[in-house]
Order: sequence, then C-alpha cells, then structure tokens
Amino acid sequence: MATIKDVAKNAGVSIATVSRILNKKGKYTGETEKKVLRIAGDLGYTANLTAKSLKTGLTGTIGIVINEFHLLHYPLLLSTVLNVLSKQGFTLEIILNARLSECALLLSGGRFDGLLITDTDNDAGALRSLIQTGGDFVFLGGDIDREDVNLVEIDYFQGGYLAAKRLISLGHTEILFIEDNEDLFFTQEIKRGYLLALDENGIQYQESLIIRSDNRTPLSREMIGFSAVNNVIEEAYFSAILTTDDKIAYGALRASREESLKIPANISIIGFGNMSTSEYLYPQLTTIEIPVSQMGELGAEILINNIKRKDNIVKRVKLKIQLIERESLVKKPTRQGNVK
Amino acid sequence: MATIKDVAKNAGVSIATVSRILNKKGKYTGETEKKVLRIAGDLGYTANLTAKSLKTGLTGTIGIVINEFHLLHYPLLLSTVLNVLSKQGFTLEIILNARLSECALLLSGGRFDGLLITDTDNDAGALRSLIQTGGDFVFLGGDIDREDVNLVEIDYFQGGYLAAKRLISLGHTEILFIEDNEDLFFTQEIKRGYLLALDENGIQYQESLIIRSDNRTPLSREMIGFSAVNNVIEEAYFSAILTTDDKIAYGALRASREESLKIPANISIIGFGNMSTSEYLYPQLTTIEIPVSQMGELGAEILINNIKRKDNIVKRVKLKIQLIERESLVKKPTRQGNVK
DNA sequence: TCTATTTATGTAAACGTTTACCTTGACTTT
DNA sequence: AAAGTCAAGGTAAACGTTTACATAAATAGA
Repeated sequence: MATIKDVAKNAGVSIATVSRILNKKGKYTGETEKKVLRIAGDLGYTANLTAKSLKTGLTGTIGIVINEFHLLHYPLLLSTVLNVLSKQGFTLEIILNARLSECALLLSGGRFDGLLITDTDNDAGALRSLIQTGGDFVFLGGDIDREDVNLVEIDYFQGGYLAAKRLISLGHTEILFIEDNEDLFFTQEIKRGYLLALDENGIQYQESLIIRSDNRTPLSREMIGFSAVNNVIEEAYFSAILTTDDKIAYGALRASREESLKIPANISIIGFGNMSTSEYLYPQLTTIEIPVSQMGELGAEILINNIKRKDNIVKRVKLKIQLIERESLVKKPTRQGNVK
Repeated sequence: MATIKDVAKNAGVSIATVSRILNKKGKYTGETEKKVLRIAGDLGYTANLTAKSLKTGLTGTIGIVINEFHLLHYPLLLSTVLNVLSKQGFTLEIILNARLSECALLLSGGRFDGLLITDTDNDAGALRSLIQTGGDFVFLGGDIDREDVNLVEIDYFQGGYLAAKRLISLGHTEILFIEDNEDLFFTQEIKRGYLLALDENGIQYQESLIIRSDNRTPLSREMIGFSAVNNVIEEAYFSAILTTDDKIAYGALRASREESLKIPANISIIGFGNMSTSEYLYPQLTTIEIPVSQMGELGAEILINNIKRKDNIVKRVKLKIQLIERESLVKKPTRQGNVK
C-alpha cells in the first residue's frame, strides 16, 4: 500500500504539502497540486482512514446497539438511520447484543463518534458511566428514567391502550392478549395499556387470557400466535385478540380460521407494527403503527447535531402512535358458541 | 480520556509493561499485574482501538456493501452474518449504495479487514482494481463472471425454472410474470428460468403477461403486484401468477381476490423468498425458498478464514433453491371465463 | 532600496498503541 | 566464583496521518 510518504517522495515534496493538497487545506500552487495528484493517482494512493482517525479523533462512524435484532421494525429503522447518516458522510456499524454496561467502553474505545442505543437493559450504574465518558449518544425507544439524556421514545403504552379501548367499544370484553418476549420494555408497556383500558371500563382481566412467552422460547413469532390461539380456544372464551407484533397476529389469524372461527365475522384481531404486507392480508389486519422512520430520523439527526455542533441541549421526544383500522375488526358477535 | 501513558505513570512502570499486561503477552509478575490493573480500573482506562488498529493493521471490522436495502432477504442475511462475525470477534459496518468501483477504495482505506459484497454492478474494470488491492472480499449472490474471486451465489435461475415448470405441470399455460426492478440480477435470472420452462414445453411467451417495473417506480412491492393484476386482468387471460418477491405475491393475491377470482380455486400463485409470514397467509403461499442464512454463513466464514489464515484458495459455491409447495397452487381450471 | 507582508513549502511533533531489542539482576551450573 | 540462562521490565521506533511552527522566497509599501 502506498502511503503519503511514497507520494511525497515521488513528487519531490514534503508530506505536509501532500496532506494539504489532498485535503484542500492551506496554500499551494496549482502546479504542485497537479503534480501531487498525478503521482497519487499513479501510485494508487488511498488515505489510511485509521491513521486519519487517530490524528483527528473523528472516525465518521456511528454505532447502533441492537439486542433483539429479529424485531420487525429494525430493518426499517436501520434503513432510515442509514439514509440520514450517509447523507452526512457517516457510516453505521451494528453492535449486536451489547448490554448497557458495555456501551461506555464502546463509546470511549474511539471507534465511534456516537452511539444510537435501542432496546437495552435499564441499568442506572451503566448509564452513569456512559454519561461520564462525555461521548454522544441517543436512546431510541428505550426504557430510560433519567431526564438528562437524549431519548426518542415511542408511546407504546398509548398503543396498547388505544387498541384495547377500540375493541371494548365494539363490545368485546374477553380479549386474548398474546405477547412477545415479556422481558421487553415495549411488550410490558403495551400490556400496561391493555390492562388500563380494561380497568377503566370495569372489566376484570383474566389471567387465562394473557399468553406470555419469553426469550427462551424457540418459536417464531407467527408460531407463538398460532399456538396461543390453539391452546386457549380449548380452555376459555374470547371474541377478540390483541398482540404485540403483526407476525403474532398472522399466526393467530390462521389458527382462528382453522378453528373455523370465521374472520372477521366472528373474531376481531389487532396486530402491532403495521408490516407493509398487513394491509394485503385477508382480512386486512387492523394494527398499531409505530413511527419507526420518524424515530430513526430524529435520533440520527439529534446525534449528528451533537457531534458536529456540540450543542449539548438534551433532546427528548415522545412519538405518538396510531391505530390503523382495517377489516379485521368487528362488533362482538351475540352468540357465544365458538368454543369447541 | 486516560491513555496507556497515564496508567504507566500512575503505576510507576513503562507503557510497554502496561501494554503487555493488558494484552496478556510477554512476562510480568502477578504483583505488577495487579497494580497495573487496579490503576487502569481507577482511571477508567479504555484502550483506543483506532491506535491499536493503526499499529496492528487490523480493525476487526467487516464491511457489507448493500444497494437494494429494501429487498426482503437482507434482514435475515444481516442477522446471520452478524451472528457468525460476532462469534469471531468481528463487527459489521453497513455500506449503502456503493458501486463496485468504490469498493477498492473502501478495502484499501484501512477501515475494514474484509468486505462482503451483495448486489452490485458487474464492472470488470472495478473488479480488477478490487483484486489488485490484495484485500479480502467475498461476493454474495452476485453477478460475477470471473472465476478467480470468492463467490457464494444462489441459483435464482433454477428457482424461476422450477416454479414455472410446476405451474406448467398443473396445466397452466398463461402464466403472469410480475417482476421486481428489472435491473436486478436475480430478477433477470428468475425470468430466464421462467422463459426456459415455457420454451421447453412449447409454450409461446406473451409479452402482455410480463409485467416489468424499474427502480424509478415509487410503488411498494405489494402495490406492484396489486396493480399488475388489476391492470392485466382487463386485457389478457391468465390462470397462474409467478412473482420475484413474496411481497409482490401478497399484492397480487389481494387483487385477485378482489377481482373475485377465488383463490386457490381459480388461480395459482407462486412467490419468491419465503417470508416467515407466508405460510400463515390464506391461502398459504407457495414460494421459492432462498437459502439466505446459508449464504450469509458461508460467506462470512470464507471471509474470516481468508483474513485469519490467509489461505488464498478461491471458494465458489452455488446454492440450490427449493420450491415450497403450499395451498396457493391448483390445477388449471377448465372454464376460461374469469376475464372480466 | 530597505523593511513588512504574504505565500509556498518544509520540519517535526503528536495522536495512542505494539513490539523488537536492550538492560538489569537473580538464579543455575560447573 | 565465573559464566550462562532466564525473568522482568525498560527504551524507543514504528504505524500513517495532521498541523503548529519555522523558513525562505516573492511581493508590496514607503
């Protein structure tokens, strides 16, 4: 690999001159410029970015910490973040399965100009040392109780609440709740919303209608929904289903059909996440839309502003969530005979 | 930020000793080790990875070049690659929208130990300069005609061929072909398979049954399928649909249902990609399964082996593809009256 | 014409590591 | 007791840049 030294030697100038010309900084004549550029081209010179980073203290790389990579909104999140970053000349590195306590190390390791942190554990001590690094970071949709860090969050709670309330307004009182990994913050929030809606309407929640799963479950999301319906249908009555993931809803939908509950005639179902395919489903799936792109965009912009302008105003945004009402929603049927 | 110098000064030893202890290399007493580690801890020392990289020439980072990030198999590809890499202590950086000609720069910039290259332009000159860098890279599923580079490819052609052949064996002769961006290699390959199957069975292909779209189309994949069916159904007869993407199939399915062609009673449809949700669809979608995980795993492993062991044997793998037959497939109906 | 300013370029330190080589002292071996 | 071996740790160069400062030549100002 040709270095700046080689270019300098071949061009008969000092490395300082080469550096200045390559970075278009400082003074030089058009003549030397031409010569240096020609030699650099001939030698196939490429600047070593690692050396550059060491000297400047900037890498142009943002890290994004993701633990539950399979969650359905991450592809969209990644692509929006990537778009914002690449426009600003940054690249994105994915850091899988990093606990919050490792983030301080990541940030002070010098490899990243900043960090986007998605789902992660809520560890106060780790957060403190993260802040102490003095580095830039933004939380995306997390469970952070400190007020002095950047956070773009989503009102998952409101999502669960809206969905359950809508089902209740249609007369449903027995609502099957099928949740994803119950350790996840957003799952807990949706459930909290569901429970509040029940409570506000004087409906006693039934333990048998809440189907948990955890991250030790090897089942696919779809299978979680499918088997939940298959199992519960033998045991308890329900006329509506609320899930924490569209994919779970797909599974639940199929199971319901196989159990010959015609849908939407007999059962109502609401997903979560509004996958692009969900409006093409039969019946079209009613779902909660998460403003993922908005979250990614805002988060990336806040981070870049902090890095570039070093304006250290803490930004906190809570994004609203929306119920997308489609075919899979219907009034509670009068007959109650659909338990096998 | 505390550096190795600070640790050395505080511990009363040289930076060489600190480095040896931190990297568990060379000789030192347990006593100095304890002292150094304590001081390092007290100072909150973190090794600067950029400096380390500069010295060792290794970054522990792999770049993956992706252009069509929206394609449905990329999330899975990313997650498999990430898993393999993180087990080996590597991290992954996503490089969006890089032409092949930029890859040589990326590889010689010193930021990456190696490159995984997915969909990209087939530019012989660019490929030559990429090889000249002497760096390690593996192509994933691309359109590469040189024999002397690492390549894990997928037999898309066979996929299109198998699917069309199966439809033909069910009696279908008018098969609507709806394609994704026609500039994409895999799309072209699938079409080639489709055309060969028709040809082998003496069926004349009809231009009106081939629906193209390009990357200037702002439509979603689902909408491409939906509107294709809606438009063609007025103009031409078909009894089966073949698509280059499950999402297109979802759209086509919905349009067909709305046009009251009952599915699967009247129409057969085959997708491409086997999304996790597709077997929960109604009707369950017949589709072509792409061995994406296998491609990611193999690609990552080949790359890491090259980096670590520097065994420069060129590896070329062509992965077979499989037809997953489900409900959305049926014999050609005898009556031909389903054109409006 | 002499000094002051500007312009182009060079010199060398610095960024934070790793590591080849050297020094010191202690322990063996004869 | 002299020579040899070895363990522990130090010295300093190197990785490839950027950049503050120095210098020399050219231009301008009087």
